[in-house]
Amino acid sequence: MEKTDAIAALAALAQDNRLDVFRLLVQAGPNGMPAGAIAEALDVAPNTLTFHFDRLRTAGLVTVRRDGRSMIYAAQFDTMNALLSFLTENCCGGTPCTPAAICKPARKRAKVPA
Amino acid sequence: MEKTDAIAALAALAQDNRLDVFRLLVQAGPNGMPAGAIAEALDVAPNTLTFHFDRLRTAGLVTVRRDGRSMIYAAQFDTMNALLSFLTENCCGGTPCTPAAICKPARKRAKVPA
DNA sequence: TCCATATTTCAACGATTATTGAAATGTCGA
DNA sequence: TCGACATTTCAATAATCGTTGAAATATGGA
Repeated sequence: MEKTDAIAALAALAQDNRLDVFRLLVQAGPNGMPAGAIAEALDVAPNTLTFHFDRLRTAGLVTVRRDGRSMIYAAQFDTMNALLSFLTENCCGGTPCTPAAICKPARKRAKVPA
Repeated sequence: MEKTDAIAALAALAQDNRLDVFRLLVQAGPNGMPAGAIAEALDVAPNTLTFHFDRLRTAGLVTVRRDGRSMIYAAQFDTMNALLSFLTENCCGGTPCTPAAICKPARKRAKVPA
């Protein structure tokens, strides 16, 4: 992950509503949640939420797909893991001191088994 | 770590100059570096740097001490590790799936051995 | 086709951010 | 005490951010 991407991801997470959205989506797992359900769960106006989804999406932290009238947002675990790797990259004097991939959805077995 | 603190830390790192400063300080290790040396290394105006140090310090990511005319800034590894823990906290459906502490200074042996 | 639902787009606003130049503060050595 | 050095403080500025209300778009069902 490039520094620019890391900054985008950090900035995307560095905001109350967006951090809530992302955490909710991480808990929701790969299937994601419709925008409306997120708006209701977090009590945020739908148009405000669209603004934040855009930021998260630009940062590569979430994806969208349409399902009927709903837009389903889902966390992008790969990007989150890339961010975590980036952040630990210059610890321990350059020697990697942590297992690489970290963040996986609950149950459901991730595509790439450890 | 509280959500508020996590947001402060994320926001502190989500900026070009500050991310550079922090990475530099991580590499410098617990002894830190004088403000002037950082300004020179990164080619940033000293007063601009003071502004960013403040943000990093408020977020608990760096500490300062005076040494003669110099101010020595040093990375606060504990906060960084707390942030990393916070970020992985709701992965894997709540089950911790990563070793807790992650970021340690190079050589020099950290205070708390694994 | 028409209406209701789900979400996005747009313009506007006040608040916060990052940077700059000039001036102030604190520390050291002569 | 004086002057040089290291850093901070302060005020000003342009740019970006987060939220809002109103209007637009897209989809599905009657």
